[in-house]
Amino acid sequence: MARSEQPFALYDKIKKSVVRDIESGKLKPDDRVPSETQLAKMFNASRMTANRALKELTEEGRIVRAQGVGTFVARPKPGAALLEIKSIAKEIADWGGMHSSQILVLKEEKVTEKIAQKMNLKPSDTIFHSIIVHKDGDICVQYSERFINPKVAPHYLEQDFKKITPSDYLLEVAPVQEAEHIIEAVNCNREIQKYLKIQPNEPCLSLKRRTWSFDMVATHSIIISPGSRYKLMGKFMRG
Amino acid sequence: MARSEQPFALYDKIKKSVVRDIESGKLKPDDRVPSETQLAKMFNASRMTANRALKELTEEGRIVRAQGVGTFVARPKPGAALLEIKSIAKEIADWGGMHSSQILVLKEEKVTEKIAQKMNLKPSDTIFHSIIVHKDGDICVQYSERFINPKVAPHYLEQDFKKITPSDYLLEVAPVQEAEHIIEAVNCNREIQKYLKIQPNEPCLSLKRRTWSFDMVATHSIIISPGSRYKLMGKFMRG
DNA sequence: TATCTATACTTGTATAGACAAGTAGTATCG
DNA sequence: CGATACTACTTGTCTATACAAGTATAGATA
Repeated sequence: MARSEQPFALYDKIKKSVVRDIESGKLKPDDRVPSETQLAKMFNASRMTANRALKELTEEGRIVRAQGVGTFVARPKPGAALLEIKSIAKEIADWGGMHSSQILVLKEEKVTEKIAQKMNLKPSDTIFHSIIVHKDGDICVQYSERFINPKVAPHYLEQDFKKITPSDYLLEVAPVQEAEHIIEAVNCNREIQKYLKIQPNEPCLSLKRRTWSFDMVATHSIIISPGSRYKLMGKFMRG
Repeated sequence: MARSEQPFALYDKIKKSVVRDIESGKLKPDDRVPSETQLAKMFNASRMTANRALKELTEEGRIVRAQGVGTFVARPKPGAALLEIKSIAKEIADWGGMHSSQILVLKEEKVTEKIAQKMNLKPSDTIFHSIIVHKDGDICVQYSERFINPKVAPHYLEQDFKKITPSDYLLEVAPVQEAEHIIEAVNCNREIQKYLKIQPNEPCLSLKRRTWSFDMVATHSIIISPGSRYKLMGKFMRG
């Protein structure tokens, strides 16, 4: 039987065939993909080879598999890359926390109407509000503002944020179940300009997050200073 | 021999053992990891099982493998999130390509000194230069400028970019081996303002990429229009 | 009718063996 | 001494088989 003739791998042919069927519309979201056994027959391959193909497609997020049930075309994700923003967001947040920081606001207050709407609260409710400016030496790196539903983290205001970063603390007490991220370039208002010590019209990177934890919402807005030292950059190697 | 007793999988035990050795410092970056055959013996497993463990660790970026040579501990990456920017970059690039586009520049030209330095070329060399503005209906979504070493993709200028996106074409002819990404907020120059039909001082998201392919460099600069429809946003679910 | 059971499917894990293909070092030959 | 061939080792792919474990359905049973 066909052994390793290798230009190119059989498992890759199976993968590409399935992807082709998905992209051509022949297989639509939630449609059943041929089983390992069927694919193996179709391509004159062993089940292990079909298994490898489907396993990799699962990792790539194109299909979904359930033991005992079958393999199905994955529903298109709301921006595949967005999953990955999550960890970038965490990295940005953590990076701010690693340096010295100055706490500007750390108190409980009445919600404004705007905030109430965004966070699904009544106007009579109160929220925790924190503003922290993270510095790297004399340079202000980021401006970080949070609004947190007290029910999510009742002891948020009592924490010592020199010992634990806010994001680590919140992750600990309230697992994030759902999140929304917006990355954009902004001109920030005069107050933030003052805190970050930047000129008007200096464009800043803004990362806004809304996270859900058991139907309770928390918002986090990070404004990152311009300047070369704060660019998000790096290298990577591949095969 | 041990069959599927399954709490928990053997391949996972091998993975965790290797990770433990890396994290404890027993195995340092560039150190040799036991071969598949050795691991198989150590864990009373078959070579295929050890192979699966090492293959997954490769995908997770913890080890590096070379056919005929061996398996080695990967050097710590400069910012784990940066790997992930890669795919965001691709998503942004692809997303532009899905809509109608207007090609402004598509030609071979002499390199400027600045470019020559960045791309490791001599001032007498020529490069391919392309500027494409991607539109979504009447609205300009992104301004995409590339400088490509002709040796990387000799037929770049002859492509029909209505049939294949530039990034897909380049990926096909030249595998990216190394890349550098910079995401930042910028004010763009008057020319780009004109093409994107935006006001001065409207902050834009800039994504700059330098990619290496067999020591040859290509650069790609993407300027993303401001405006709510072009924000990078989304939701995700987690177990 | 409601519930259990057999069975026929699925995916998940694992094995033992095979050949292909790349690399590094050693031995040999001119 | 230098080029070549050989060998021992590595990873990459593939097969054929096996059993475990989850699910759905049809048929038998209470």
